[in-house]
Amino acid sequence: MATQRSAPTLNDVARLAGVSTATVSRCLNSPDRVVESTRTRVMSAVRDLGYSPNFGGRVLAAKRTHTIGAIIPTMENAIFARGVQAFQEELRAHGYTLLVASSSYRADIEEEQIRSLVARGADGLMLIGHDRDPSIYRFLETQGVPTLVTWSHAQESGLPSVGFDNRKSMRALTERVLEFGHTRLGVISAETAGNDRARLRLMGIKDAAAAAGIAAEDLAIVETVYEIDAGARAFESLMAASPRPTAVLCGNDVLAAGALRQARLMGLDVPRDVSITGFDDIEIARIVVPALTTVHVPHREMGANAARQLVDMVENASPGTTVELEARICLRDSLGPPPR
Amino acid sequence: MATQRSAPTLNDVARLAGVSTATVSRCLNSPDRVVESTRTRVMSAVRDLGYSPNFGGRVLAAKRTHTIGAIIPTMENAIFARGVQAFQEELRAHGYTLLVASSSYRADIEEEQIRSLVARGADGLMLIGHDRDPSIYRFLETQGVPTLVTWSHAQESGLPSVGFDNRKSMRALTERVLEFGHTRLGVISAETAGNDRARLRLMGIKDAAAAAGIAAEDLAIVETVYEIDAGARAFESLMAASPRPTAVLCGNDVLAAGALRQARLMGLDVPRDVSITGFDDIEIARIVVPALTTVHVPHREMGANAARQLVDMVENASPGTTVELEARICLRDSLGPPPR
DNA sequence: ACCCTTGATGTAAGCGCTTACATCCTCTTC
DNA sequence: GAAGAGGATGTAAGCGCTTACATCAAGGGT
Repeated sequence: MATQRSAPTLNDVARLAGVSTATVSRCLNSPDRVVESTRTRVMSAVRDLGYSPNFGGRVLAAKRTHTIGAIIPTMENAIFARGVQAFQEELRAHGYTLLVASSSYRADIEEEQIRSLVARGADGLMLIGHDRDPSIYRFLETQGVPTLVTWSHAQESGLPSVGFDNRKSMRALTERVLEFGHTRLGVISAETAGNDRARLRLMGIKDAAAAAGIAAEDLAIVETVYEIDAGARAFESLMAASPRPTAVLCGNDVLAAGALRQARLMGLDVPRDVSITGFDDIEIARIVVPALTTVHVPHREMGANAARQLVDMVENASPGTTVELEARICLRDSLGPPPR
Repeated sequence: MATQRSAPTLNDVARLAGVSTATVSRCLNSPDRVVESTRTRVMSAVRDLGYSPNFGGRVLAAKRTHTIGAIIPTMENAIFARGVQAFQEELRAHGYTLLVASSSYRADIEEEQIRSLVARGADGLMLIGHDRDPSIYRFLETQGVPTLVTWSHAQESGLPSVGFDNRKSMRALTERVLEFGHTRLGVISAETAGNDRARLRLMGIKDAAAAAGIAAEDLAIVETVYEIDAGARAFESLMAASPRPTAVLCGNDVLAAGALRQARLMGLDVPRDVSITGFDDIEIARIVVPALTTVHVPHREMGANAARQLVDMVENASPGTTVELEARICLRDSLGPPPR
């Protein structure tokens, strides 16, 4: 056990500066309530000691942490990255720190993370999507932690949200695909259990298919995890059917990238032999060849807006408002007419 | 100001269960020191109240947060994602929670984040690279916060690190490029100020170039930010020279992806007209066309190893050991012989 | 000159929790 | 059946900080 000189406390600073702890505290929190001469003395004591306030003590006394927690399903790919980055930047501008945790798309881990973040004194929470056990919402309510949902839009939900309409957007994209004349569709969806975005997107596809009179057997659906290789495998299995789908709609860009890679591997030309679409419009969508037709999600706007919302909820005990942002279709080279 | 029923405390639970606060605390922290009948009574009180311990109080009293902080330069692209994910998973297995903050590659923000994480009671810290103001290291020392560096390997540094030799790896890659017969090289480097990884990689290139007798004017270097578009612009400017470089070495895969895209836009075939290489081997490297020759960084191994190290440092006051991992060259299609 | 205002600083009471120590009870054991 | 051991629980002292309130000094107005 190493002797670990324990960190200096408010008291140490006060002693060194020859003032009371209250004065030191004031110097740190509302400098203008302390006369200049004292302040400089205190501040130099702070520097000399390398003092940094103890979070526990501070939180305990002040009941505010100036910390916002966010739990995202994954950090492994860029789906949430841009939005979270914008979220953090905006929070920072308001004097808040963001703590990010990731749940690996698992409800149990997410719950654990929520409890952890709350226990850690997060002043507010940002969550992705609406799907979770009601007991969690009760818990958040009991704890009085303002919570905001993003990446999904739902008027009816108990929690305010800043998001877009996954179902409508996917339906719109599907309609564009159908306009090209496709009649046999393949779908690579993320796992829909506990993932409202995936479920809603899938519903959007079905909406459009139904409206266009596509028969059930002409709509092949594969559910898989959100990974490139999984997208590739799913694409392969879809293309094993006979007759093949002429267009494959993917639940997001990552899956689409996998599908695209697999298509090339199978010697299929996109979009001549088969069309492929994505969702999210992350960087990857413009890097793959051919560039991906996808749905553009306003990541940065969503993140920044969510941050402002949440800060307002925290500081003014506002209930928060639900905001719907527009996700627009992005036509690129991976979508074309079906082969004849 | 809404009336916010404040969260239940240990005291409330104790009262409801008809025991002392000490017993409740014991139920939560070392259940076996409490007899079963009491425990069930307490636990049901906990549930009824929706009690969750106050972090501040707990930390203040116990001096341990079971929290590790990590500060990464960016979340926007996948460079650090896989490593951080592995880091988090391993920490979780040891009962620790990871808090991630990102610094946008800015030293001042990083410092702020370090202070914030420390103030927040992080039991340990994971930082990327060695480059930072000595005052920060002094601060960490004063605070007694075990800190580990990753993504970079340096024996001499004060802090233990789990990483790989950026310079050696980049030199090795450059040598492979030179073996193909290239004599005019372009380099797209990240900004080297405050970024030892970028600087070391650049040195590796220069090492190899010098050893091969490449003249200074045959080594064109552009420094830019780590973004796809920046990579594209840098590539364009490199190719404006006459004579053109026949191979462009990029500081990482993101820049290389931008370069690749720009090459296609300019009607250049890779690798026939120009070779392009990256660094990091993130997912994108296998998705772009042609697949990128790059340096494979053992992201997951690095993350997991770092987590184990850090937990050991925290729990056993161990000084930590510096571990060098192997980063190996990954030859793919984007590298070929120079055009004749 | 005196009283009052005003602003700077000090005093001390918690915030919610953990934990060393004290206390109490229930079995053993002889 | 009394003494003692040992386990369950209670008591209370902080942990480091903020903040309401008390105190004090210095001007300003009369």
